Amino acid sequence: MFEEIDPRSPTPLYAQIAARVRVAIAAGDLSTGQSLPSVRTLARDLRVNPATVVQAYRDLAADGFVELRHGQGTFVQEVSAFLKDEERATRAQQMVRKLLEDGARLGVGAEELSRAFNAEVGAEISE
Amino acid sequence: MFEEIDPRSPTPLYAQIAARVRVAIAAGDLSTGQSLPSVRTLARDLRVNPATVVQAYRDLAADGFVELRHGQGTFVQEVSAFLKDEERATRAQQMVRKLLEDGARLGVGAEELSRAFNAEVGAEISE
DNA sequence: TTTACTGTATCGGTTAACTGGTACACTAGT
DNA sequence: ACTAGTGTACCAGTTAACCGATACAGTAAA
Repeated sequence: MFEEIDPRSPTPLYAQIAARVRVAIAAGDLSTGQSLPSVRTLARDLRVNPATVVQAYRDLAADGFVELRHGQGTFVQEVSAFLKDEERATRAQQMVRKLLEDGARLGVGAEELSRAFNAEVGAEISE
Repeated sequence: MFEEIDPRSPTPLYAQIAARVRVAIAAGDLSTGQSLPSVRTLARDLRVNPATVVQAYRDLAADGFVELRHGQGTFVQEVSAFLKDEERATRAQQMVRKLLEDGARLGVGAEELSRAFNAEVGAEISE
């Protein structure tokens, strides 16, 4: 499950690890309440420093995917249920900013994105 | 036009400069064939090193927004050749759909995204 | 309490990104 | 040619990200 990790990749090791866990959760390979490998165990398996695994886990915790319990382990969170309003708002802001940023990079302006957004959302909400 | 640039921002100076030019082109403030400020001129205006401006311009050139001509200057490229209107609309739709998809996967609903979107767009226009 | 696990905290070394300084090379007009 | 503008190329200092090593601290069961 955590086999393919590339030290030479431009994306940091901790980001690669965190991404693995995210897709595992999304795919259902990891369900709510289930414990993840300990930082040392996973570090040994991946030939990586424990601190690197910690950084990955903290990233996941910041996004609300997992919870780190001192002395017990790291456990998968109920994603949508445990998210607080503030966190969701913050994440929405981050996602939208990235959207606008990517759009600007490709020459797609805010107006076009706004039209597309309203078209998509309007279709879903009006139903 | 290139006034507001923040050295303390986590986003690099060259990225900020490139972003300014992108939005200027998207907004029509810069039209095809028009010349941009020279690297030294803009560097002096922004209190920045010429190499930083060069990096921004090279980024834009890599994306097809501008063309650097040795000894002559930097000029805005034909935008429509880069992305036609239809393509931009399609692109916008794809990006928005991906946004909604990612949001749903992370537990962020369309309403929250809509609020964040309007907030961001409103903030950018005032800028 | 002891033991064996768990996450936490902090320090260093390495690396790459970022930015500035400076010299080089091309172009157009004089 | 010369000059004054342009972009180009290269090197150095600073900063921050990244990652490893190691010691600290909480938890649970024997």
